[in-house]
Amino acid sequence: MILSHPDAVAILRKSELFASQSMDILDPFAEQARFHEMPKGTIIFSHEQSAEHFYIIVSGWVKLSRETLDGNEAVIDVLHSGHMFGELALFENMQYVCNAEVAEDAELLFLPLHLLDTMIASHHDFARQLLHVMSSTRVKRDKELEHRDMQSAAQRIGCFLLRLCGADAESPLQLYLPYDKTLIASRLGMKPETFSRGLATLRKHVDLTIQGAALEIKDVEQLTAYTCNACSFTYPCEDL
Amino acid sequence: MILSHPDAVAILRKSELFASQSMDILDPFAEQARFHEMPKGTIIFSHEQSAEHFYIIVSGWVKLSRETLDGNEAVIDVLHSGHMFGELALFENMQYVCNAEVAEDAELLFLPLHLLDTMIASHHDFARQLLHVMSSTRVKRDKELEHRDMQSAAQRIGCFLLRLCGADAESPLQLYLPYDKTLIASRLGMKPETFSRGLATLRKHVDLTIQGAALEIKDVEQLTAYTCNACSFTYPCEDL
DNA sequence: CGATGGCTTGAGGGTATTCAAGTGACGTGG
DNA sequence: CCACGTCACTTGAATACCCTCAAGCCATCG
Repeated sequence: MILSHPDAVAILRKSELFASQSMDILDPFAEQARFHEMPKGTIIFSHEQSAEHFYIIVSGWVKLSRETLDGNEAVIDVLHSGHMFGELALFENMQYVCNAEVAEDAELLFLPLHLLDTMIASHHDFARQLLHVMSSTRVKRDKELEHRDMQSAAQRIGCFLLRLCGADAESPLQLYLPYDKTLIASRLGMKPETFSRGLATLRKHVDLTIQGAALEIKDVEQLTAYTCNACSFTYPCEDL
Repeated sequence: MILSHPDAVAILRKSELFASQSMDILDPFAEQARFHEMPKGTIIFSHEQSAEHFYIIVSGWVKLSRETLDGNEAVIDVLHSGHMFGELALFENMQYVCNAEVAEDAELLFLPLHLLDTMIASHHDFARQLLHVMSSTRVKRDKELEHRDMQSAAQRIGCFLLRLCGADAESPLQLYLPYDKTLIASRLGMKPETFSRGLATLRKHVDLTIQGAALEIKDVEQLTAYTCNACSFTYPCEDL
């Protein structure tokens, strides 16, 4: 679906890559942007598939994953609005390096990779912004890697909840888990059963209640005390 | 120490970032490059320290790590010749995002971050090459993350050995572990004891011998069969 | 109503960790 | 030259944590 120019610009402005860019940059992207709604379960692209677009999430959630030779799935990340994905193909022979699937009903912006290519070649500040985004993602991955080593399952869940809260968290706090618990588990590198039990141990140490996807954290500070000691980053952790 | 211009250029040419760059790019960097030999154990920089340089490894090995609140160390990566580090500070408020320490006696090239900044602002192809390097590193981190979830300790060790071998591995193959086993263990996200035992189980499944740091792999293919099934990447894996 | 999928719970097993002891290589100082 | 301490590494025993397998619950949906 083709968006009106102002609509497309408005959406781009809400993404990490385009938020601070001038109209010189926004215009050509807005012009070529295509808007798609995709229901949960839709495969957006697959590993090693030849790539034409990169994507910006307007709403919903997208799972990035890879599959091992013996048939297991490793979840790399689960992204939401404002985030970009598929852009790495530009530097990897125009092939996607992972699978992308809609985890919760999503609205996506499709943007041509070749335009990304020409724009980084012609606008320094845009290239710099892309570098900035990629730098953030690398730091995020480093953090993730550290979590797997240093934090217990319950602590990783606590950390996930804290990042859901956002930086301005005030106790008490209600919120909803944004996607399936099974997927949260994979996202955190554990099995569904372990997630379920981890949540139980978390409840023993920290004052919180859960009913389905509804969650109430009575004391955010208590949660950070339990969770963040095993981490090298200081609370709050803005990114999911 | 100041290098002669040709020496500096020759070194830069061997790095991932500069290998394919023109003299327009190489000259200013070569001019401002400083060469330092640093013995094992030297702290190159620390987390949150204000940053002036980024670094290229000429020889030796460098450990990147972070420390958690409760005093544990998480090893992010261990790098060798041709690799670059410290460059993320440019996008993170001119502060280093991790610790860097010499893991084995190293020769380093110090290069000013501000020059990196001006060069990506003035040369598109250079900015693109930096993007390319950062893309590779991200894929590498994704792979690492997957390994922690999907591979056993013994398989991770096997994977490490295969990457040591390089792409042109022919059986049988002798090689030496490049740095302390304790550090290899941390690099692979396990304890020294687990590494030791993992090596033992690897010997049960695969035909190889170890004496101190000396290692002989009798059948590389046998090792890949044991190791690479739990991975989503296809052998050979070039990067360490 | 039965089927399905997401989630939970229990029992049992496996893998990695902790704690502890011991070996061997190396460097220092007597 | 040897005694000693240190450090890297190994090995054993006991434990903790997470995983697997299995059963069962509950809500949703055809």
